[in-house]
Amino acid sequence: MEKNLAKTYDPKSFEERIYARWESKGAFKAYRDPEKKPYTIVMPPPNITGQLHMGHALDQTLQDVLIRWKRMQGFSALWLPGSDHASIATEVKVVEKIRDDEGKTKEELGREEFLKRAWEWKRIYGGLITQQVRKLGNSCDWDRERFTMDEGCNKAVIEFFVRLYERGLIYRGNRMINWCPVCGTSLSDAEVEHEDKNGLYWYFRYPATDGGAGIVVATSRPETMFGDVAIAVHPDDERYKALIGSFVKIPLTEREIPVIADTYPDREKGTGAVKITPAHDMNDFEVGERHNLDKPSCINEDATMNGLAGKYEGMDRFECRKAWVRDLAEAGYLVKTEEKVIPLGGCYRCNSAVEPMLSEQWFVSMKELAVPAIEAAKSGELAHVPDKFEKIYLHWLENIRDWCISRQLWWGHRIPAYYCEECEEMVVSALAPAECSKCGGAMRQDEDALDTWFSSALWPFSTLGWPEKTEDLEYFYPTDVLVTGYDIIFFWVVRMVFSALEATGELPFRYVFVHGLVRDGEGQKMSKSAGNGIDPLEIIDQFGADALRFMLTTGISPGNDMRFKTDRLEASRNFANKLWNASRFVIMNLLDDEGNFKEMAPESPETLNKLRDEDKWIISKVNEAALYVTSVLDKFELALAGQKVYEVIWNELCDWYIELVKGRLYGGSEEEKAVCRYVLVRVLKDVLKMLHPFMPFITEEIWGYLPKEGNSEEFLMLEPWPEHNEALNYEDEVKRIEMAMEAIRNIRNIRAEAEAPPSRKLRAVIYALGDDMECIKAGEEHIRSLANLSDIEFTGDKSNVPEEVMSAVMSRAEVFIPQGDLVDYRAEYDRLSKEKERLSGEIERIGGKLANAGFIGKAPEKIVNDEKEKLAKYKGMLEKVLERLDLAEKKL
RNA sequence: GGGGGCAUAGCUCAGUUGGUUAGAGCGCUUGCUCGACAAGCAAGAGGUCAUAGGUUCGAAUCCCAUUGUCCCCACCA
Repeated sequence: MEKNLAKTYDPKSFEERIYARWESKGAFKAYRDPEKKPYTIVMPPPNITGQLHMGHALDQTLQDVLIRWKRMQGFSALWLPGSDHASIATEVKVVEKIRDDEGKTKEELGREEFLKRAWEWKRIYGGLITQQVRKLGNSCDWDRERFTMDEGCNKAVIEFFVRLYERGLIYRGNRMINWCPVCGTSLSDAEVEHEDKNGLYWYFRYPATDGGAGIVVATSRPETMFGDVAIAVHPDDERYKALIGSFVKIPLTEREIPVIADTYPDREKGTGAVKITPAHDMNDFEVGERHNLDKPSCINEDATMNGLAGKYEGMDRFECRKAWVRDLAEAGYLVKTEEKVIPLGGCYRCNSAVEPMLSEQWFVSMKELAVPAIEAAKSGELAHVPDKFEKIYLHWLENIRDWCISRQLWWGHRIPAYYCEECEEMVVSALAPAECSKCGGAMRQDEDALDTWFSSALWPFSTLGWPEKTEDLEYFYPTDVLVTGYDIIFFWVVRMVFSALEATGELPFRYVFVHGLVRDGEGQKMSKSAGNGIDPLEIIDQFGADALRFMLTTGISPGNDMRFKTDRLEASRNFANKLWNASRFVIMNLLDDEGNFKEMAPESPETLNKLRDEDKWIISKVNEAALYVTSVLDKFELALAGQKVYEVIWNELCDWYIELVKGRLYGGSEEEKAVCRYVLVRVLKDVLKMLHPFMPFITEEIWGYLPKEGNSEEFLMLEPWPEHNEALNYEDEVKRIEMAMEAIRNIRNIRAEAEAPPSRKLRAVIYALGDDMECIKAGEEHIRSLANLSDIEFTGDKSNVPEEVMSAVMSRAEVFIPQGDLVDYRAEYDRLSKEKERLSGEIERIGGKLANAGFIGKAPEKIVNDEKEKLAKYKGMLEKVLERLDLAEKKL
């Protein structure tokens, strides 16, 4: 193996190798270590039908940053991965496959054979996504990988169902549900997506049975008229008062229905009279209940019309609508039509129009379960980050309705209810009863499966062994944080919370860390149908997983959507490249010709004594960063943390420290070099650790090339997180280096302005007094080399400054470049004028503040003193600027 | 119908309990093959923080209103 890094940063050359090593050496494994505190995250399980998309990449990277950070902090960090069986999506795929391969329907195949095919499908394709997950660098404990339909999860689901049933919180009933005719199953309310669409109101006359004019009613769904059982009007509506109690006929049929009074109709809407179809409309159902009306259905489960529709029987609902409207219009019952925006419900899986239907289904009674879940958020025991999402969570729970959990599907957890073939007996039980306890008849299990989200809701504890009291459950549960997108708070977060409180008596997690959506470059939602999705695997191939991860976790604030922009990806890749090269520089200076490490000063008080200002400066900066990064990570401010590490590495380590240290490294004594090596390695190691959660691959790869101390772990990912140390804040040294930096910047500025080529060595005169002189003089060597000067003359006497000079005013000194041929008084004058403007403005602003009695009286003392100091500083600078300006003006 | 978010440089976005000369990346201008790096180095230009009020000694930050924009929820007369 080469002893130093390759010349160019090429993530493809090491990312897969490093992941394989981590995994094979068990670096991701979490142990129940009694000496450590647990830190647990369960991964939101991706669907086995899914392809890895940017949403996963974002969601999982956030989790991996947290897990890697906590692991380094010394927690026993468990990130539990898995996948979801995705009832509807998988069943649809398997049905299609059987149709294509064998030309059969699932019914022809039968339940048992179908499930065999489904498991086979899962075996072949279900692992794809977990392979893709590895490419992101995720440090999850694959030995604990779970599947929502594995044996343990199934046991948990059945157990939970039975418990809820026994508590009276699960019931079976004939109620209004959302029906997707294409998927052929019921849906929960959360699975229906509402969308406003352009549609029509048709106004039809329902003639009175006594030959009167009858009543005109508006509807957007004429095909449901066959299921009408009444016309409702508001009891106070003067227009219809007289008609209440009379009968009208459904046009073109012989069915007579009453006109009833109910407060439900809105007098402003339509004609103020509403047709009541209890089997196909939620509100109508309730009206029907209040008035004890029949609830006839006129639409079948496959969305065709049934016998009630007479000659339209067998027609599709939308075809029927067309024919029926045409016939009514021809017969003169159509009064008018009106264009209208109509909110339509669509299936969240297949997007087809959902039909509200009356159906026999299983429900979870929500009111009681919601109470503790609401309480947990209100008391602060459950915290949303950012907290604005708590409102969404609460609003949903406070308006919750019963949850329809049965699905007319085979792929899923089969409902543990058994019906006697002989009598009416029904039993809910974890174990299949051998026979009916009442009549001894044979028992038949309910045909339906449970909503996928019913099993997802148990994920934080079913995966740890519940309902058994396993050691894992004992140690790792409750989990610490749940990371997810705001789009599935309703589907998942809410349900996990009330399920966990009910099943385990504890919250499933302390924090809900919510992130936004990854949108495309134009801000559009990425979707398969729009074809604007960006494949994370392609991005990784092109830029490396580290660049993708860094891009996804920085430059955004929690909970907000982000646009996927290639330029930010490139910037992240460039940053990785920068770190790569800086590391190459460090390693290059550590190695001798044979590729062995040269002597390095040891970690000792003697070494500490040999540190120069710049060494202490960079150590202070890194130390300061450790404090900041840790504190913002504690607040889930990942972007701020990543940004800070970026700045330390690029703007402080690379831009300054490496440049400042080159003199000693190339021309210093062996002892000095050994000290430099010590500082470089120490600082590099610390920044690698801090960057590691964000960019695990490159940091681990570089780590492998660095010299290890005796007790070091094999992997960077298992090293301890850098601790802030108050003793490492070297204030005086920092001041001296920063003053040198200010001088260097000013001289470079003059150089650029005077158009002196960078290669030309200049002379400089620096004027300062007292402590300021001491301070700036300490940086002489740095100023000379980084500003490319031939020599510097320090003076405390302005009369020593030559007349033909370019000048710059610093806060505590002045620098002069006395090369006559470079002097451009016009430029000098313009720049100084600008500087004068700026300083005068500041002085005026601060002066105003300090003249304000309110400010002096009420602002904190520190703020007032800071302002006073600033004022003095600016005044001193302005004085010098005016002096130079005066000179420049005379020369013009 | 109800609720929420957002509005800061040409673009994409940070700005953590109110107090710095309001920042970054990209883009733009100018100059650089000096022994880590052109995926780079150096120096710059560019913002009345949507608008109008209010609170405060002090507002990009807190409150109210307006405008624009995006989203969520809601039983399709």
